[in-house]
Amino acid sequence: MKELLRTLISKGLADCYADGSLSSGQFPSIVMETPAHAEHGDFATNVAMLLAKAEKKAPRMVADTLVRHFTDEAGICEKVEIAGPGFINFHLKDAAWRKSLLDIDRLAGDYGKSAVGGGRKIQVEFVSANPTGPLHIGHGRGAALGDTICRLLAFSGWDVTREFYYNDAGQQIANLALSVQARCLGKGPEDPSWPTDGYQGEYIIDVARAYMAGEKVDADDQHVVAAGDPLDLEAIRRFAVAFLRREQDQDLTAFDVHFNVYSLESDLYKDGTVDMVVRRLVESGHTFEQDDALWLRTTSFGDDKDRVMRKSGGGYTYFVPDVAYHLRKWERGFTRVVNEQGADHHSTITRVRAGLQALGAGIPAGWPEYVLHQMVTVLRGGEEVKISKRAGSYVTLRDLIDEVGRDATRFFFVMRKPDSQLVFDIDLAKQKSLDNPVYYVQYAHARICSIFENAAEKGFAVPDAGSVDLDRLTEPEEMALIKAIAAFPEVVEGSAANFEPHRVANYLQEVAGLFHGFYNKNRVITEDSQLTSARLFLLQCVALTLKNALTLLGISAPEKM
RNA sequence: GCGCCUGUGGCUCAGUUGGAUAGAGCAACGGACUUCUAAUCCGUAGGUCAGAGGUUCGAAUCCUCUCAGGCGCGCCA
Repeated sequence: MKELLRTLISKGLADCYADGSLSSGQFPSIVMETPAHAEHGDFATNVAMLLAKAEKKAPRMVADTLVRHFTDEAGICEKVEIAGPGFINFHLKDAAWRKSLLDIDRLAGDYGKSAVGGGRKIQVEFVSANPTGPLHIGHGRGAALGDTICRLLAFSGWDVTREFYYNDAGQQIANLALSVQARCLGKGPEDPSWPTDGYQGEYIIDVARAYMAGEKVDADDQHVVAAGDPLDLEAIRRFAVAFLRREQDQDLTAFDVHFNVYSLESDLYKDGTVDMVVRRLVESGHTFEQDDALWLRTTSFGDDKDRVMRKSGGGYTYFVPDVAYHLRKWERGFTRVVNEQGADHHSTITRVRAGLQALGAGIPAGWPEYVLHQMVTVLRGGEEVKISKRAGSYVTLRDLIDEVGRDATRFFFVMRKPDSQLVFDIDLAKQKSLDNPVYYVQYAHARICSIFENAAEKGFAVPDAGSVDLDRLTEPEEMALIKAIAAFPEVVEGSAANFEPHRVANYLQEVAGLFHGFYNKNRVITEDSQLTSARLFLLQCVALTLKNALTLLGISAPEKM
């Protein structure tokens, strides 16, 4: 609808230039927006105001010329008027809006899908937690955001690869192996020989016990049988990594989050990618030696200080494999890559991009793209839960799913824009009350299903598109619902383009609210069978819009509650 | 000190990428169940959009500065 008006207006603009009534020859991109106030119509555009300066005419004059050259080919406009400083407001016929229900009904599960991605490849890397412990609440936010972004992109016609990258070889993993080994030998954190920076969490004991028992572990692409030898540190390392990866996978599966590809940092060393990248960086002339270390002149690419690549004691800093990994992503054909991470890792962005630029591989300066989410704080019983990873005292994703439920957890995580800090009030999320938006939205869907069931008992079925008389839908609540669900594709588009899942969450609350309002004022099942049919048809469209939107968030659309 | 993010009714947050009179929910107050789920709805009240400048037809939105909070600033990841 919006698109149609946009083409009609630009056609009219072309006509204005053709007959000389306008002369600047400019074609500004036409913004068609939904006005905040109903009296301003269904859609409005500001082109006249944008053209006014170039035309050296008053905006309202330009608008007048445009309106006179506007032809409503599809016959959808009730009236077109000029208002305010020079807006052109379009009031659409109710009949035109009603007809949009036919498209919604026809598309059903595909309603809201688009082809903007054109089947092009895009990769989304998210979670990417190191296998040193269970996933915590911050990973949960990343998982919910990343997964929803993937769903949005896939729905928008992108060929999405979901990727998880983890460090299975660095210093942190060495500490992990030492911690597990200490537990194998029956030591605790209070023991004088407990490793410095060791992981103290209880879960380490579980890993040690499984290792000593010779258990077998399957996780992503790893299959490891415990050697059971407490002196074999390398065997312990491999087992611990696989064990904790499996734990994470189980949590992610419970959260309905799945990946296509797992990438290991160790592979980048094994297959020579890291060495190759270092060699190419040295050849690029952007490196220098100082204090026995090798540095990359990242300040040439916008960093505030240069960064060490190879430490004086040997070994690379973490950002070197990061650059290597991203070079591989580029070579794998991903001209678009999105990395979803916690904002505490913000500083890596400049470094990774600087490294890629220094390689001179023809990678655009703004590649890859990033979605950073701010910190999550947890409230339980009105008190903030302090987290300490080393001491093992923190709220895990698993705790949340078990306690709050998957649907509510996912909704809470994507409800706010990634840029804002999130206070996760566990008590609130658990409540089955008005405070809890998840139930509000799901209840709307369940309520509609309940109406269908009731209608069936009374002999009313949802009619098919051919036999319904949509002109019976005339109530303001009905029109408001129709307009709201007709906007769904635009919401998906904006949400996907900006990597902002919260837009879908807000939209759901809006549609649910309109439905509840309609429900309380109007009866669906009445003596008037034509009206009943029309309303059932409308509600079917509302229900499937709710369901499609909920599915994008990875949340169920229950038929009963 | 430097970089990034945030600052919108008492609380939690939206705000269609610069549009018209800034919107929801919670909390407060007053109403609506012999009716398809009251896990709902309707109404009332509540605002110097942190502050000051600037950009223009027009700013919560863009620029500069100030203030407040969070995160980061390692030859850790």
